Amino acid sequence: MSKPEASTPRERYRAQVREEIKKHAWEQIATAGASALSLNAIAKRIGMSGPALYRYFAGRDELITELIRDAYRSLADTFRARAEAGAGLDGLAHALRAWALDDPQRYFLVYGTPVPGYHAPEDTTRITSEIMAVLLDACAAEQPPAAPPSPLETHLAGHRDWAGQHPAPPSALRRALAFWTRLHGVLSLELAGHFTGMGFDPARLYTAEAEAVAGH
Amino acid sequence: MSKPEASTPRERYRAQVREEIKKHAWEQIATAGASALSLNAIAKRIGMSGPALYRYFAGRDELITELIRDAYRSLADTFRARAEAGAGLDGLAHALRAWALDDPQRYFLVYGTPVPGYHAPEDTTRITSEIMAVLLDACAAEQPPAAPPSPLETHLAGHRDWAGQHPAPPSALRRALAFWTRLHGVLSLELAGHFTGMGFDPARLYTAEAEAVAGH
DNA sequence: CTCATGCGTTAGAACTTATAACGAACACGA
DNA sequence: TCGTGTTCGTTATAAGTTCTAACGCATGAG
Repeated sequence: MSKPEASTPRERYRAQVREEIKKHAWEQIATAGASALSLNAIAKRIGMSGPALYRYFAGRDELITELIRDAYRSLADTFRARAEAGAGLDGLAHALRAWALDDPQRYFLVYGTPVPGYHAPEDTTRITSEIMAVLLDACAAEQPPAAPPSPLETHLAGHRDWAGQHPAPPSALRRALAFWTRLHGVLSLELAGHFTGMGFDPARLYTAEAEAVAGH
Repeated sequence: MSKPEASTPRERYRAQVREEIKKHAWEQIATAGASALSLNAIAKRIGMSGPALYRYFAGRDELITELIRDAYRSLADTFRARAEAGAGLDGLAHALRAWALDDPQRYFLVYGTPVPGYHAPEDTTRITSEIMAVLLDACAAEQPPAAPPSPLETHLAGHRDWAGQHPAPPSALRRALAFWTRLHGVLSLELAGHFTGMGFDPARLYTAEAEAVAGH
């Protein structure tokens, strides 16, 4: 799924088993959530008993961390692929929703409830800025007519660490953030089930937000 | 915290112990998250051993369900109190943020990652419509100038189960939903730590969204 | 062919939730 | 005031979990 470049047969076998472990982990997470992930259950399903998994992952936390990393990568890849296919902000918005609906628990692994003690590994922030770079590209490409900068935009102009070296103007920074927060707002509420029984169609609400944020 | 109306001394003692259990549960959740909540640890802290807690809660799930119920109630109460104090949409928006920041894990208990199998108890939906009623009141009171209805608004006009018997016009329904989704968008990302290290001030972003959604 | 490294096993410690069975304390009716 | 039945807290136990330790076997490198 990620590293087919194996030199020795030992490493090749090792990578293969790691992938099988992660495959079963994803199945388990999809049906029962990340909190119910059990190393023992995975081991039994694979056919080896209990502590053997510790040869491949230092523990439950490292396995989950690896899954989080893969989830980030997955989102970044679909995002970038979609952008390279010529998609604009609207296309990215619907790619985000499709990615989330494809596996809600994967979405929650990245954007759901954080464990207070847990600190995300360094490279996830790198992947995040990769995603933001794609988003900023799209925002800078579809510039709305110039307007006097809002107080928020002047604030963002002075605090643009997250944008890295990207040459996007403050208005694009603001649009990228609005894109992110407004779409996640609809998405997280929908996936958490807070719209069930309300009657309306969440997809329509999402589409409306996507259009609004893509600059009608 | 909820039912001081105890007739017999037995029931009074029982309610008291239940509250103490919940108190320790909240402390534990605040520091380690809901997934790390341990009945055993609570029992030891209270001074009684293990299985005694099962006299008061049928199990871990029932305790957490009770905490979720209390969290809903807490939000509905602060929301309604704030509205009765004369707050408009902007006031409600900042009440929501204050409530969330006051105890992030309580926020996540309600709006965070759902467990796939879990079904919320019936009365939480009643509390939700209570919150929505307050929100719809505020939206209907601060009506923006009339405009041609968007496709989403006509859809909402025909699917307004969640609004109950509230006489809010479609434009108010749309505003209430935008209020909800846009503010939760900023809030959930902020509380989950996705803005840390980005440089800007989440409070400013939230305020900007609140102003936008309250009708600038 | 030798031998160190890696892999999978079982055993066990320290946890967890949850049930069962027992004894004691308590409130209430006679 | 005196039974008496309900309730409470206890210990014991079962069935899970993560994770470490120690032991053999197989594999691949030299």
